[in-house]
Amino acid sequence: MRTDVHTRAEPDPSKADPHSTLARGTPTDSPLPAADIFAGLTDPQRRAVTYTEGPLLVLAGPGSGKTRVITRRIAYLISCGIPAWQILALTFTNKAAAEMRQRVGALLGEGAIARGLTVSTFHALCARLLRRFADGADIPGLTSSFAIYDGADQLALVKAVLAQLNLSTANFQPRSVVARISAAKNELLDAPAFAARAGNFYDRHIARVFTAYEHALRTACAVDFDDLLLLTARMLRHTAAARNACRDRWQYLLIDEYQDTNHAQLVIASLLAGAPDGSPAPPDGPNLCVVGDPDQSIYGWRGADIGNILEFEEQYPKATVIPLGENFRSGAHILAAADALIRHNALRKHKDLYTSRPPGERVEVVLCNDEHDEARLVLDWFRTLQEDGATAPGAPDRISWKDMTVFYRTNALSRVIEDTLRNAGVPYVIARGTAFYEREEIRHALGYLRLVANPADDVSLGRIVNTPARGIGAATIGRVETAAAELGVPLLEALRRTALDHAGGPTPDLAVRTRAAIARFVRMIDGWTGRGAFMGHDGTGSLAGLVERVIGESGLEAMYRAGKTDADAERVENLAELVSSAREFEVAFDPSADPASDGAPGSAADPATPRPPLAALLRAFLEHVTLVSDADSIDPAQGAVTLMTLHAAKGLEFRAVAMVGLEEGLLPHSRASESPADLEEERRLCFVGITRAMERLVITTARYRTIRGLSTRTIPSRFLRELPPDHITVSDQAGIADSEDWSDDDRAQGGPTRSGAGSARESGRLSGSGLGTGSLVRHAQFGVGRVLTVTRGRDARARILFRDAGEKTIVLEYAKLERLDR
DNA sequence: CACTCATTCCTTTTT
DNA sequence: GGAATGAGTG
Repeated sequence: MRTDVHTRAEPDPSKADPHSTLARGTPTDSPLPAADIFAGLTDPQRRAVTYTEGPLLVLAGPGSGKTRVITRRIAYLISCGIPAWQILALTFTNKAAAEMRQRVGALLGEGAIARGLTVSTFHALCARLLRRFADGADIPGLTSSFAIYDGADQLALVKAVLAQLNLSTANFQPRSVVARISAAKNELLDAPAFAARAGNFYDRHIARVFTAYEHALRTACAVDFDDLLLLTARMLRHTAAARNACRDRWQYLLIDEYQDTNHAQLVIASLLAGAPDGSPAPPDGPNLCVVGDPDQSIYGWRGADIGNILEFEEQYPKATVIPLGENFRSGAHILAAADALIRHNALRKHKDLYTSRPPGERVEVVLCNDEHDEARLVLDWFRTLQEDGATAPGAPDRISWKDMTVFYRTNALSRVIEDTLRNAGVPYVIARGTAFYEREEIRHALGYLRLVANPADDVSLGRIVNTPARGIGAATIGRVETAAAELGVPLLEALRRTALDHAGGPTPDLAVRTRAAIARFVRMIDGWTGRGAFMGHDGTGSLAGLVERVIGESGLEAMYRAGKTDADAERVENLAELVSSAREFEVAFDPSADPASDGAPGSAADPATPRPPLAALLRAFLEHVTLVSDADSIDPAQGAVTLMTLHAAKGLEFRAVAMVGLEEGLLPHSRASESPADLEEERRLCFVGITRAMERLVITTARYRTIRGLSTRTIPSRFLRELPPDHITVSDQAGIADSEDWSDDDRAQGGPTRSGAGSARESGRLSGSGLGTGSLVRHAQFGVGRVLTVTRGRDARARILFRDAGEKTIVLEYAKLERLDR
């Protein structure tokens, strides 16, 4: 045991005895005996739980009991007498945070939560800290009522900025501009810093956009996702009050999925831990425990730096490293397949994966003809598991729907699987937590609410000002926008001046009728906000009531009610659903659980905490809906098969897993197979998928796949060839082995032997499917025609003489050409 | 100004 | 195959 010379609390295993801790807390929240905390732990797990002082890196392989270690560790700290409010655990998804909170609660009783344990996502924590300290942090344009812009808002704003700067979206694709800005912010480069480094022509223009984009954000009193991290890092660095408050409170830091942290997150973690600049870290290093697995780093494209975890020992020379390699999740065949695959990564520190579990079933690799066959195969496989069981005859052990899952690389692949499951009556859910809040009607309703919460929010105003149509069209808004920019005021303010001033104020050339429409709009918004005096009364109304009022009085609900289609009826229901979700939020909202509230022992969980004003409640609700993620919606209690992307699968486990679409261009994805590093990340993604499976795993590849409406010949993924023959079985559903080129080594399992001759040549002309001069084709619009000439390469075109429509040039990639002479 | 239909363009993963 | 923009009409 180390001796602790600092002023922090000293955990001591001897205090794990409940009798000695009784004096510290009330009898009801007395920690459980140490014996329970350690129950069933292996030696390395136990070491990770009890090594509480100083930096610790836990290298947790898949299925190694990581979550268990983290939750027991928190419980152990508390049982040692560390006040719960001094502990901060950071995760990447709300789901992970909720699960952790719940499991600690189950270990300790709910008292621990009430006493202020902080379990949060990075982004949510940053949002809370910024709100708490923004007003004193001297960030220009930022007050604590800021809005958070999500990806869609970000894109909309960049488009507006591009238009304003007269830059063509052909040369500056909004998406890639967003990506550049985002990448810069993840490296903690703000617009001036980026501009200073912009060397070439293109980057100098990006810098202009970046600058204007930042200006627009601050004018709207808004931050984007990346700002949450960047501004927090900057605030912790430069604002002593914020930094000290955090350091005083959180003595024990725990970070999950550390391999997925980016530079900004690394800096935030370091500043919270007390390492760099200023206040001294303890000589042996801070009480910072990071947990992760470099082999499961899959967010490099989002700025995650795998170096953060690989270099942890360099950053903290006194760090202790505890590897957890034993796998308690997967059958031995499955684990062996995963291990063999990941060994193909060269840029990697090897870690032994081992299990004492029985071999279980082999991994099944199935070659299908197309995506429909693939979906049917998965369906049949699921049905068999559900009816007959997973294991060999004699040990019937049915697998229920909720224990099955389908993983795919891109969301587009889910459609065919969905259709097939739906038609077969198999219950399924898609892990799309954000889908609800991305629906048009919900975004509109939230647009109104966001404007109410933050009258400077020009992006939200632009979204809703003429929805439903109220006679304030694009031309009008364009003029008011110009006026607003000249006056340097938010759009809503410019509209108000236009409406109030009978001479037309800033926009004298607007029609009287238009001005009246604007006046009605401004009055409506003011009716909800009470012009500063929130809600027009004492500011303590109900959130659900406000939401209801807004969707009613705005005419949004009436607009959809007037529609006759089923889709319109659904939208009305969704609006009602939004009201209930606001009500649920309102009921569950606990201001004392806010990590930015004072963590001091006295104030935490004070039952006398007054009900928060409606404005604060509204902002918290909007923050909540903005920061939900796809993975958050995964609810195993649903009794349904779960469909999700491989990225959403991280951290989960299922008894039966189907991974589809193992094809070149898809996994590894074509956009990610350029550099070796990208390719290795794709392999890790595949590794993550495989290691989610406990008992059964099927991996499929389709010979033909419809991409953008065009049936395309595919090449099986190189990852399939990297799986060890001894641990897989290959079957050829489609009877297509003869023309196969997917493997040229002999498979042990009677996988069809095949000659590779000819296939490579064929796959070389992918885009034309062998189309040549003289081929007879049918086009969706032009009808039947004969090919005159074909060009090759990317965006290959064909000159075609159509029987009815005459001669046309067709881009093969996009046209839906049907081959008639085969 | 609002709505409908046609054309164009694009496609990874997400806090 | 689908989203997003654009042209044309009421």
